[in-house]
Amino acid sequence: MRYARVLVNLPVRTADNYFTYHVPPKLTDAIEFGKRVLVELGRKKTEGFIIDADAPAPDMDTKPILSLLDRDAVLTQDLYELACWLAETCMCPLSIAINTMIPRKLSKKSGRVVVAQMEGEGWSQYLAENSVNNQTAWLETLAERGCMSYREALRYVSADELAFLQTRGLLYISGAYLDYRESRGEYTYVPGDAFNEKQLSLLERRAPRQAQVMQLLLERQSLSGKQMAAIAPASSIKSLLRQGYVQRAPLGPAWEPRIPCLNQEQRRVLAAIDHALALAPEQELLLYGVTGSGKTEVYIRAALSCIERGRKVIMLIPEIALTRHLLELFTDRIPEMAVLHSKMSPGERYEEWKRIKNGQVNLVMGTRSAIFAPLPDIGLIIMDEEQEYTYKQEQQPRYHARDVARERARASRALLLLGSATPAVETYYRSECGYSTRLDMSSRAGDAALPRIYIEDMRKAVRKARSPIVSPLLEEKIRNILDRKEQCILFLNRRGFSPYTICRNCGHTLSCPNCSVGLNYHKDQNTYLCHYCGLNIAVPEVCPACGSSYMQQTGYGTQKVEEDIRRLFPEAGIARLDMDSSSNKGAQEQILQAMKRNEIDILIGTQMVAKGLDFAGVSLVGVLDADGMLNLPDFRSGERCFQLIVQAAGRAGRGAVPGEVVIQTYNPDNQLIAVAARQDYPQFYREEIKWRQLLNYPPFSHILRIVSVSGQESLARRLADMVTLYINEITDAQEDNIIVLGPAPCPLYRIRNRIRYQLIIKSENMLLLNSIGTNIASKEWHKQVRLEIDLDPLISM
DNA sequence: AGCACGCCGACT
DNA sequence: GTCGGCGTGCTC
Repeated sequence: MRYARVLVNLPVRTADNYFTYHVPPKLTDAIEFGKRVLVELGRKKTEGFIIDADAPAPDMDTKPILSLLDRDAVLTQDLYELACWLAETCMCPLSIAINTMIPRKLSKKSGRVVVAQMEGEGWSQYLAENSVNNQTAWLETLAERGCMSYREALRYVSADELAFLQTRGLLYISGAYLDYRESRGEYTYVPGDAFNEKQLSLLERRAPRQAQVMQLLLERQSLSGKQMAAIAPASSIKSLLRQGYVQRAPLGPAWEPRIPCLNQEQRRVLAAIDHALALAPEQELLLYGVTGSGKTEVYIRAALSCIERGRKVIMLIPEIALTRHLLELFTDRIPEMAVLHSKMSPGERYEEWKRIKNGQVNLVMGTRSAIFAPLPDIGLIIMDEEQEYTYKQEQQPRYHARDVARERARASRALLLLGSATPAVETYYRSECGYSTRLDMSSRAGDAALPRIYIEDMRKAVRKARSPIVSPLLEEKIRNILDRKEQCILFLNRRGFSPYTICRNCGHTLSCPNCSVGLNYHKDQNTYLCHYCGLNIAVPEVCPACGSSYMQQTGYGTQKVEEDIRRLFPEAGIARLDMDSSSNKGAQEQILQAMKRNEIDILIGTQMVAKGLDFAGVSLVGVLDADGMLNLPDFRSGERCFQLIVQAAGRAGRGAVPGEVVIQTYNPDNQLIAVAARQDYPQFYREEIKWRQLLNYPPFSHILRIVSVSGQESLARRLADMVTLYINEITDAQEDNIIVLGPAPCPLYRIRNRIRYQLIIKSENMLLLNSIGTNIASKEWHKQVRLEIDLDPLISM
């Protein structure tokens, strides 16, 4: 008898969930590492992964493997090992780690498939027993095709019959992983005869995503099936085909991408990357290049170089929203690439996943979870804008894609290339220590010069200003660019109209009843919104505390900026880009397209506009409230402020016109703002690393953060106390050299009516922190309290 | 997660 | 004497 070790999907964090089952004879050939099987555990049927297809016989009775759920393995050996690593470092159950790696379509039972299993005795016996009828005829077809969707099967046989046939072992039904069979993309798309400019504007209103596709198609005249699939959801393509707006054509003349020339710096850096790829891929490179220095071209060529050497590439990007141009550049130049991101439907995601797994893909581009792509033989992992906080997952497993990338690169002997204009302090520190090699690009590509920066002292400026938001200097600069028909971006990291509403009679502040934050007035909807729980309440007529009607809105967000700017510059084309103005993706893209076509003079926005936008016409950037980002209760707030200012300033002067940047602040003497204004990252780093060492913050220590969350205040607090006592029990603060801070209420004390207390443990010894965390995670505490355990958190709110 | 086993309080 | 509370621990 053969035995198999099976990893069972239990959400238990304690022991390992491996069990040994015996393999029934009819399955012996099919049992392989990484396939999923159905087994009985206790008296419940559960899904499990085969981890050892030929395990030693255990000294106890075994149950059989009931059936096989996949024809091909879902998990590969290296992904399994990565999952084990992830579960360990994130202190989470292995099942959660594995489920983040495989498409939801597989883990959930949607999209069921009927798979033929008609070999051997069972089949011949069945044929002997049954005369030829509907059922046998259908089974023959199934045997020929191998598999068929559950839905299609129901057209021929009933659900009961299917269930019966499954018990006879002639077929199995599951959310199975099957080999990829269709071949797509053997044709190109061209604009259809039925399409003209008039419909484009119509389409823009009705179906903005389709409009985007048409716009690009008109620009290019032809797009390959793969490019199309990368930029548009299948539903849009279908609809466009139906309307005759696009047509499929046999592989036509391919779009010839424009291949930029390299400057000397780019050539030098590429030579170094090439050298590493050829001779010593097992290392880490930090590509430190100022904004506009042409990192993208370096990524593309590095990727091509790796692919030429026969190995594959993962390219990580912070978010998909504003990176469409990056996507286009890559799809133009990289043969066989796949895209993975969170906005894709489970089905689209699964299709891409299958292509990747079957080795049909050379490069996977995607957001943080793309680091788990089932790509074999990875030779290069690129991480663009490696300092971005979107790389950190804030739910279990609380991983940072950079750490996973490092581990994956190590395991597959790949080169890790981190790129940034403002690297995370930890990353730059690694290069200073020699753990990674830094490649510098300090000049802008083309002839673009670095922008000229003005720091405006708002304490003085507001007295003379016509607006509390825009200083006279900024107003004058905006007038100038309007006269010269150039463009301008105004950046404020606060959406809504007004962030505080205070009663002038009693001093009461309007705050969210579920969260311990103020309510933001949103003028467009004329309501108050909570930015944490999404609560939406009508504008109260009187103060809820004292009944007075003197409620005053203070402070400003992007909406108020827009209003003020419209008042100051009524003749200008003005648009606002933030989560409210572009809740649907099409609207966002429309604004960006209008910006590209020079129809917008002044673009106002939050973070979104500070990152990654590249408009040649922008010659002025205004950072409206540089201080707003500075005083958050987090040791990284200075770093984040620096990064945002530099990024925002980097939007200016990307074309032929030299750029100007106005930074408005109430702290003009603040060193950080001065350094950010000079875009002097090395100086910022020198100052930052000094005090981090002094106060023993990362990278000189690690932080374990434990948050106790409960609907009941007393429970949350009590459990935080208990955890603290427990830590004191199992460690010796003196001897182990750890510092336990707290427990204390979180800076965000209440979110969605859950009370939060936190506990911070600092130590240089990451393994110790990990073992403390694992210990706490594996203990049963209280059913009504959730413990969030995060090693090296990015934010501690 | 389920579902057993198991050791203490209020009942026909 | 039993019926049932849900605490602890096991499931190949």
